[in-house]
Amino acid sequence: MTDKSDKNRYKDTVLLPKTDFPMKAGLQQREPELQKKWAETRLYERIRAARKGAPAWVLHDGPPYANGDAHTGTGMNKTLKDMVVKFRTMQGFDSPYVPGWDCHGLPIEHNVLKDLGGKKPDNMTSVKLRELCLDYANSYVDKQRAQFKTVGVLGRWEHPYLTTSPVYEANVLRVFADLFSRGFITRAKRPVHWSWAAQSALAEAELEYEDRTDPSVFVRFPVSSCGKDCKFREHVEELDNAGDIWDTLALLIWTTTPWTLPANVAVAASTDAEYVLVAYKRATSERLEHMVLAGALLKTVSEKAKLREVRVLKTFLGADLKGVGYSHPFLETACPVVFADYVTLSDGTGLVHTAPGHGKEDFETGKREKLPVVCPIDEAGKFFTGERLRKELQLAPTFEDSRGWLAMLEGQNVLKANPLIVEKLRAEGWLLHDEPVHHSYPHCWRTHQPVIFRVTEQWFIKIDHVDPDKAFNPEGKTLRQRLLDEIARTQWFPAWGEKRISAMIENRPDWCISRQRFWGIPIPAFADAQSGELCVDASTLAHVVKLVEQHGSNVWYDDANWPVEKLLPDEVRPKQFKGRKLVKMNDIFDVWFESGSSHRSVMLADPELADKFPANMYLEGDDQHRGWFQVSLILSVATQGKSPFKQCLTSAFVVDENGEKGSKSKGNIWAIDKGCADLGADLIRYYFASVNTSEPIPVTYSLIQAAGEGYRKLRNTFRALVGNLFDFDPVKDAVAYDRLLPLDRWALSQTARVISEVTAAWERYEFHTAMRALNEFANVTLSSQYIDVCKDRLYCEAATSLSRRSAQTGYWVIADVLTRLLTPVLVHSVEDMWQHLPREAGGPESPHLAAWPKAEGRVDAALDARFELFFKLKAECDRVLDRMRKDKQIGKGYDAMVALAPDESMAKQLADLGQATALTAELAEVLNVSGVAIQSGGEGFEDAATLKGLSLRVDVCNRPACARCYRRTGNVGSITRHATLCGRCAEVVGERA
RNA sequence: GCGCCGGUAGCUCAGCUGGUUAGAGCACACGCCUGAUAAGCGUGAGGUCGGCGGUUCGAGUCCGCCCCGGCGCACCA
Repeated sequence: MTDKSDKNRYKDTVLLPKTDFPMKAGLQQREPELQKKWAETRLYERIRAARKGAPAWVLHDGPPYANGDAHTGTGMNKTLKDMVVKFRTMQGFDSPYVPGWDCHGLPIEHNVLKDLGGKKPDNMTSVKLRELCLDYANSYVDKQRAQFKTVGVLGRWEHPYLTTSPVYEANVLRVFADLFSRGFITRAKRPVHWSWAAQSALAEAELEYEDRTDPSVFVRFPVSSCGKDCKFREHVEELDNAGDIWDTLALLIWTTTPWTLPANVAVAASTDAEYVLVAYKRATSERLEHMVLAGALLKTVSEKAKLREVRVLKTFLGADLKGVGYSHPFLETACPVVFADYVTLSDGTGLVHTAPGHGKEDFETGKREKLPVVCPIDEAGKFFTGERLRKELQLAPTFEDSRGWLAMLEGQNVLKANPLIVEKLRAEGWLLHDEPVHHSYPHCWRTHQPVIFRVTEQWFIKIDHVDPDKAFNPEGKTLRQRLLDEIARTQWFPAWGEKRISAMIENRPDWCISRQRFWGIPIPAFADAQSGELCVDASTLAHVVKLVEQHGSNVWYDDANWPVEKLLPDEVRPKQFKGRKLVKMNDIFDVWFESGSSHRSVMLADPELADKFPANMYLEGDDQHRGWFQVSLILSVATQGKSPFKQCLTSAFVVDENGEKGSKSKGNIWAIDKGCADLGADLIRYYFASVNTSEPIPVTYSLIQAAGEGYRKLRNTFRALVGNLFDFDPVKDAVAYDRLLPLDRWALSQTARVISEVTAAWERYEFHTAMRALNEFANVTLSSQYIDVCKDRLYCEAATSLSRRSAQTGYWVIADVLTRLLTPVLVHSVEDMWQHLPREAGGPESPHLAAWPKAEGRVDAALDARFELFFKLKAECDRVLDRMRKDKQIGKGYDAMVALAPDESMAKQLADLGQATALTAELAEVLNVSGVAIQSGGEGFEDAATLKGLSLRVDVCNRPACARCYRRTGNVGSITRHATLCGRCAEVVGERA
């Protein structure tokens, strides 16, 4: 009988792996099928039911904006949330996931208006416009919902929260009412960031700094008066040609916003800085002129303006300028020099153009110095016209626009006015120098147009207000301090988030919560039609809240059905307003106020969540430190007395392969459902779980495809495990832990270590650390070590032998653990893995209903050390074997045998690990060779490279190979019936062949 | 300008409180197996650990300065 025919003869007696679990996942096809099944079998609801009564763990969803596609960034965010929820669910918590959408706001209104030709048609009612906006928002809710589902995110998709629902709106108003009654709300005239393009005030979080180029101008403001006791007067009078000096004397100011010059009402100087009175000639003129500026800046200015014959006539302190007045260079109004501590000598001239209508600091200075507030700019960023402009500029009645300044400015957009003003200043000789300056400047986050500062009357939340309610605020702290206290009590992941948001809270100004748009929740305030007096109190607010809860916020805009008299009948009005004609005020809430109220509208109002406030976690991109986290914190601490979340997890932004932020216009961002269709949701999820999300995350098809290697390795490792369980029924065949072979117990010990490591990483939300551990486990511990060594036992030992059942028990436990540890990430693949896993009857039908594995005290340090040594030996042996393979001496490991020569210490170490015969047999198995002998060394031995006290020799094994197991054990043919088999195989085969 | 984070093999990253010859995966090269097979196993090459200086018996690890990248704050007039 030839070897070949023997091979055929015994082939069927070898227990080769067998499984239907496909090597190729076919995710693109399989995932939609599974999602359909989840929906049909109501998997989410079943999970909820299974956890009913368990301790709650709530991740409260931050609402994405209902506009555009769900792209990689939002997709990643939802994936991370889903992973956390599934992890907590498997840990046994009741972890509902209620998704929501942010449906109001400018971007939606903007897009709707765009379709209407850029602005609301005159014949269209506000109600109609709002209807269009609602339709628009709802259509994107539907679209994004479908997109998020393709990523495999489970949740209460059929009942999400929407910021447009009447209940949500009413609770936003309740937050406002609470703030109002606690004294946090004020309506005041202050300078705010104003987007003229969006025609609305903007909050800090709605600004983006972008680079732009502006004109930097140095302008002469002619000195026109000087008080009697003015020191500066004395300085000038001491000079010879005082008369000439007065005639040509100016204060030199600097600005990069020439359009604010018409609103100039003062020049601010520093009291302590040194100023100089200078004589000079301009580059192109022989006329001698005089000016005042900070001494430290004279050199720079002279050089820039190319001044000639510059002479310092006098040096004095800024304080000496007290009492100096100037005439506005083109409005001819009389203005003073004032002092401010923010005047620095780093740029400009040390004399600061001050326009309280257009700057925060200027406004404060103006308030202190009782300066007029001039703001001649309308909502659209254009100069007022006609009488309104003259009035706002507070011009003298006698002022005649003979030089044409007003005519030039009227109706002009501020940015377009810049060059006009510069040119006219130049033409009239006021301009000493100009040059373009590149700087970053705040822009409107939606329109990307530069914003301006504009004084308007707005609603604010006072961040430094002290809530007098002792129950809430026993120590009488400011809201700002209470926010900082709550931040310190919250767990931040990564930890630096705490510093970041603390710094923001420490520095932030009061929050301007009013916007002048249509698409939002109205600020429910009334005013007397005649006097403008505000009509708001607890009673009016409560009344409107009720109406909004019943009918939605459209009641505010539906003048036909809800005239003021009906909206606010006399019985709910404060006494002094009964019977008076009132008007509804037109402001709406900043959308951040809405989303920031979700703790109230959702966590405290949704029947499923109401008893679970505060949420365990908020999880968003790290830009939300200044966005949702901050506004949620402010509103919750002010009205509930505590933070709405216990943990706050952030991820960095999605970028492309060049590290650039994703944006639709760049085309480096794609809809998440398309990615899932092309690549597979599990692969995308695997990628998100594998990267460090605390640093910018590159997301491209090629990177995700490259991550497929890791995914496939996990999949194939699992496949190898279950392939060997085709005849294994855990109920009947599982071997008790104590009877398992050492290698199998070692594998379980390693598994227990991985469970601990992975669990710890998940508890820190370091998903990539967990995935790394799992990959290494699959690649090294399982694939290269455990599975490789177990092959002979599983394929060749008798089917029901202890040694084979022992290995199968190990495989079964590990396959089960692997599936569970991967469940939060590979939500689809694990369903198929679960189906191929032998399971006890009556257990969970889906891994999503299963429990997170526990390490269960199976770590065995002695076994770990034993096999660590064995595998080191294997590495030594492999090195030699490889050399012999390259020399064509051997092929497989069974063609060789190994002789080990330990020194005294190593010999003792080995002796401790087992009796010689058993030990060498075990080593032969681990090393995958035909035999191992322990000798005293001699010719042909070489020292091990990484093990001290050991030398080894590998020899070609010439003994015949067993036709069935390929091993050259030396007892082939010992049983006549099976002349080509080794003793073990002959016994196993017995009468069967 | 201030602050935070990062700079380790071609790529993606591990390297805890300083301690033998700096690790893993991918990719690459070479080889084995053909009984995990559009798989599996092995071996190998590849690193002045951003630069300079310091502390120390010893520094990828601690300190200082500098360079590069990212982010945040502020850039005001």
